[in-house]
Amino acid sequence: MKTKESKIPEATIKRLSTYINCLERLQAENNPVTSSEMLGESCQVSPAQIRKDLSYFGEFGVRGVGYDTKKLESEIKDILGLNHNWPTTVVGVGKLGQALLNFAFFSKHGFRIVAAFDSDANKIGNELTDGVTILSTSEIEKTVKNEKISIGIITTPADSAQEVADKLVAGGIKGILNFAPIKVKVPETITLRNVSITSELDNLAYLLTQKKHSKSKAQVK
Amino acid sequence: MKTKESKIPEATIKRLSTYINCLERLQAENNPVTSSEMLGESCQVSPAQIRKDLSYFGEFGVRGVGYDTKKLESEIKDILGLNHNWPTTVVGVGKLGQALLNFAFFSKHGFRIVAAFDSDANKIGNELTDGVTILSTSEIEKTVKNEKISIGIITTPADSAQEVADKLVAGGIKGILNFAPIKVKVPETITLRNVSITSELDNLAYLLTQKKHSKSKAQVK
DNA sequence: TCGACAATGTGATAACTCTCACAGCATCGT
DNA sequence: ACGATGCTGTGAGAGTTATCACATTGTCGA
Repeated sequence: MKTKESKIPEATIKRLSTYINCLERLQAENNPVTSSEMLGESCQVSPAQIRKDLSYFGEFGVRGVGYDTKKLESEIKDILGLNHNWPTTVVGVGKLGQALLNFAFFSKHGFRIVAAFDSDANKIGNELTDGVTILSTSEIEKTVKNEKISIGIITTPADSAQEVADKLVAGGIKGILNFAPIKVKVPETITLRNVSITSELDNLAYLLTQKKHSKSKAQVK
Repeated sequence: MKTKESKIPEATIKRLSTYINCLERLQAENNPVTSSEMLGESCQVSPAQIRKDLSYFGEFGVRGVGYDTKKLESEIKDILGLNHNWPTTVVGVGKLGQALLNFAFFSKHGFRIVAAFDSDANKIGNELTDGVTILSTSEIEKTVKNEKISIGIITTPADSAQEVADKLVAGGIKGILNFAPIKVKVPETITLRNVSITSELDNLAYLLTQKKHSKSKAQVK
């Protein structure tokens, strides 16, 4: 039951997130209970891996039976801290920013969008569907401070990403998720994740090139 | 010089993609030559890691001097297969699909958008900026076959992703990049990558939660 | 031409992550 | 009430990835 603070693999955290999705689907398909095998089938992870991942945080199943899908989902959300209420902002309301803002995902995972910023004068003042108004990027610091925003999502072009990050930090942000194709730098006290959407495509190109050159080669992972 | 086919880490490929970005930036900042240390600083990877990554594919630097930024960028693109011309399609022209289609990234990395599909009657027939017309998803199989499309990017909602993947496969697609929040299944012969944008946010929430609970804890990675 | 220098390339080692096999424990049928 | 069943939880070991330290080699100045 005790949380082994020791050493939780990064990859485990990533998978926990996908388990949530799969558990939701299993519930929608009328499975009040599942097994590590069924869940593994659903999210393409080995059963042993799932059990190991969960074991880092405690015991959530019943031996001989399996896991309560609804309860396990909730437990994982607890682990990831998704039952918090994270005041969140999106900076850069371009297509990608809008895509994110449209996701039902946010509210389901505990992220509450309390502000959005853009540098485009045509967008400033526009209201998002959920009643949030787009503000000028010059108001980032002030707003982050006043609204006690803890998470900032950067979806600007590369050349303004660092500048935006600096403003978020100045306002006292806790964590930053950066989608701009440049690795921004922030003080050590800030939790940062740089996400590169495009590297996935490069990766795919590589895999295809490999396959072309060695016809017999099996698929990676 | 020979390509050691043996065992190249997945993570290495991911980093190669980021090296391209950093090398472009270094060039823009008037650095015709760089070192593993400078490049490492730029993309936040240890110098040793960079050298190791490159060593899997050959020798690209000059001892005592460093790397030619322009040449190295080109070499890495060769390695990843980005100097090919990959006929590519995007299925699902929602906000995320549009965000991807807008990226200058595609042409720079050898991906040529030759078709786009959507199921929304209001979108079908609309022309994208680059002269590609949005087609009905019912035409996927035929179009993939006729245009010899090798890469399919899925940016539909979760509930149609599998169906779309099946159609792409039926048309003879080579690789699929899936952004829908569900792991689609395809035959082994197809190269597949499932990307979960939202899991990055979950990950951030976890890191923040950790930090909250153990104030003294250092930042992960 | 040659020696000092600087940054690469790489074998050895350490750290990390996954897989396997089975012990442990609820449940269910008799 | 109790043994057979089945799926979890986990230690041990295999496999993978990153780090380190230094030998290697091209460059430049004298």
